[in-house]
Amino acid sequence: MPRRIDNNFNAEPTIKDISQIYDVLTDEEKEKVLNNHSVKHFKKNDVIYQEGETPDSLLCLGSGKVKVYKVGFGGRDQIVRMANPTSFIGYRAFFAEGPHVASAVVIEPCTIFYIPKAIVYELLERNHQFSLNIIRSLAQELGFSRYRTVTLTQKHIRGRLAESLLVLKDIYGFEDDGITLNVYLSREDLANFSNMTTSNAIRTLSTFVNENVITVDGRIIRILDQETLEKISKLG
Amino acid sequence: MPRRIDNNFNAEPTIKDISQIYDVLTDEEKEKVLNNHSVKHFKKNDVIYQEGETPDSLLCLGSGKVKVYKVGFGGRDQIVRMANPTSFIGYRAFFAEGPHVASAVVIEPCTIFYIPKAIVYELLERNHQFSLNIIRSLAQELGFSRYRTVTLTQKHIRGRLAESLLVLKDIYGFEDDGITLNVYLSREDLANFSNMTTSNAIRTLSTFVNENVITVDGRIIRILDQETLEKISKLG
DNA sequence: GACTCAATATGTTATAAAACATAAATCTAG
DNA sequence: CTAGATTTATGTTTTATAACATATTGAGTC
Repeated sequence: MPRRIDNNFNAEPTIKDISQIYDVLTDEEKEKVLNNHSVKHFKKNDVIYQEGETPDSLLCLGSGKVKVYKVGFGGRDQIVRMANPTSFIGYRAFFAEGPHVASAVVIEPCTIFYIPKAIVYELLERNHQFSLNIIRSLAQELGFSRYRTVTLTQKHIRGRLAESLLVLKDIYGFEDDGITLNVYLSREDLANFSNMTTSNAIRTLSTFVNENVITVDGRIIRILDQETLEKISKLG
Repeated sequence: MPRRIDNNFNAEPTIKDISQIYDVLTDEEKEKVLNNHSVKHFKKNDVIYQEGETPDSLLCLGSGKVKVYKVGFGGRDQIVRMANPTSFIGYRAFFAEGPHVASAVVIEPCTIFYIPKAIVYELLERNHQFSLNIIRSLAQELGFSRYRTVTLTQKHIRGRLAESLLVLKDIYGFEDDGITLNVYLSREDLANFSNMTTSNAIRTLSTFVNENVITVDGRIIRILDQETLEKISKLG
């Protein structure tokens, strides 16, 4: 079967799928964005941007999964965000007009749209609905970040890992079976997302399995008992 | 001496001092804001807003100092922000159009300006420079929040406290003598800002004094050796 | 000026989680 | 298919920090 058709089958995204942009633009603005953006494809483990670089485009994740992490002090990384389609990537630095303070690496093959700075600022100037979308996104993410600060500093290991699994569920959802987490992270990534050592992520995951809260098959995690998981998350 | 004059001496702020707003508005917009805002005064320990409440105005801190904190799981609070004039207060929830996820309490007597939601959204619609200011503020605060998440989870007690003192210095600066921190927190607040128990804040502060890095006189903290403090902060 | 209550100080004990140490399993490349 | 590297697994030791226990000081009140 020719490759082209295969791609269409997989619903290769276009920038029109980025609803945060496309839903609020006028026809003229849509045309402008359409003619002035570029598309890049990334494969697993590719670096999308690195701490210190200064962005000159707004990036939109059309498809795939991305982890955003900060390098810590004892060499341990902290994953500060798991991004899903169709959201902006690295937009915090872009709008703060400063360098990235975290790095973005591909978890699952990505299609990313690049909109040049000049175009974005033109949109901000002309279309206040677009500005409002950006403001709302940033405000919500700041709320999430502060919430996470408290859980990552105050909850115990079990609570932190349980919460992380639930957060991943909220972001990426389940497979069709309704129990399999639709994201496949290494134990190390899971640890870096939950502020713990890899050993402790492995160990704690095992205890969850023994308690029949989840099943683990390599990187495939199934949530058997979401209620208990939520209880563990709440108790700290 | 009549009270009025005293007040003028203390440079009672007006909404014109909020540069993030006033610098970018047209004369007409300034007039509108001037005629449609209210002013409230708060004294020490007053609650400005609480977790769960939904804001219907944008709050600007004209003068005073405010702590913003989230109630943690083991009863321990986490201070997520120390606000200084002339910045917005509780604007994250306002722009996320949801409830506050933290509470704001007065550290030093405050003058706060309230701008009704309708007026703010009118400004957002008409004045894209104002929108840009909001976007930049949120983006910068998100960067700070993520940075703090990593330090609060990964640095050791000494590093966390050292960093907190330096952050307080950056926010509030020094007194005229160039070494006295221009903010006077209880040991408990200092602990809640640095993710540690009050006991450990007291203890660690004492060791800093013994090491001639700072002096402590009640709540008055003087930084004697900023370089060493930065070193302690960096090492974790 | 004695009396309360809250804040500060400091020593001791308990514990959660990191660090360390292997080992088994899985993946990758030649 | 084998060798090496990476990831996963699990047991043991160490340590940072919370929890606990009292003092001590200071600030406000009657």
